[in-house]
Amino acid sequence: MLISELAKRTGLTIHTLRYYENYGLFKGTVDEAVKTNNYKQYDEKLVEKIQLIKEAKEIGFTLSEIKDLLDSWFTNQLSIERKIEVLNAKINEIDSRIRQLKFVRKFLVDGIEDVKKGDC
Amino acid sequence: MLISELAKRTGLTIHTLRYYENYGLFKGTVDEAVKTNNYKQYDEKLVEKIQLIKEAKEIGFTLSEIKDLLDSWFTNQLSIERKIEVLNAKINEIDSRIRQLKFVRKFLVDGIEDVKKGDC
DNA sequence: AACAAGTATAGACCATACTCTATACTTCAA
DNA sequence: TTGAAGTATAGAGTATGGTCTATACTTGTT
Repeated sequence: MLISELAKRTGLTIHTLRYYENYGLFKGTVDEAVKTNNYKQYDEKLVEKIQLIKEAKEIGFTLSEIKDLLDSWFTNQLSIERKIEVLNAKINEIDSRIRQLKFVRKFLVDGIEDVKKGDC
Repeated sequence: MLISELAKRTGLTIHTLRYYENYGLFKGTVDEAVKTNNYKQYDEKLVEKIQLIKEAKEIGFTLSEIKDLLDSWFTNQLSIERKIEVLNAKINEIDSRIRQLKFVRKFLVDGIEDVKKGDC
């Protein structure tokens, strides 16, 4: 598919997609058979990959972190040990974020109690 | 305490603290008795408040969201119902973030399995 | 008195992650 | 074939959240 289709499928703007592509989060392919243009083709599987990028962004990962993750996932540049290392590091980060979220959640729940009691 | 002490206690720089104060996250008080300067005094309780700001930031809340939260917490400008509404909205956001984190976590755990199996 | 260190304000500068504009070429439908 | 719409590249502009510099005044020590 071309970029406008990818934009429709992912809910991102063409601008944002191009920004991500330049950033190195993914790569379209130029069909060598077509000599008249250099329109890029994007793979069906990319839609899912971009959904993951969106999720990762929403939970607070930076583009740089996401790039590291995708690289350790989809490329063959890293050893198996190194890939597992990167993934485990992110899992630990996620666990610690979940703990922080629960901490603040408790704070908010207590806050509601205080408000109800008129303590604040 | 003065600002440098507050910086020490919170682990934030003086610059960042001033930025937050200007942003409206908290307010120091100028001692009216002292006429020679306008040094601001910061309350002991502020240390805890700033720890909360730091936690909230780390889990991905913007300064604007944090300001809204602190306002509904510490001011008397809002009705009890409205305060509870704001707090509940944030709790829902946190719950949804925890769900997202768990989703991405699962993805990473599966990713490790794939890497181990040599699937990618 | 003198000088380092602390405080305040204002404004410049920076990185991240977009977002938009300009320009130029290509495609496709009428 | 012509004009609207799509694509590509480059680069400018924007918002957020700092970070740093300049300037000026105050305090505390010697």
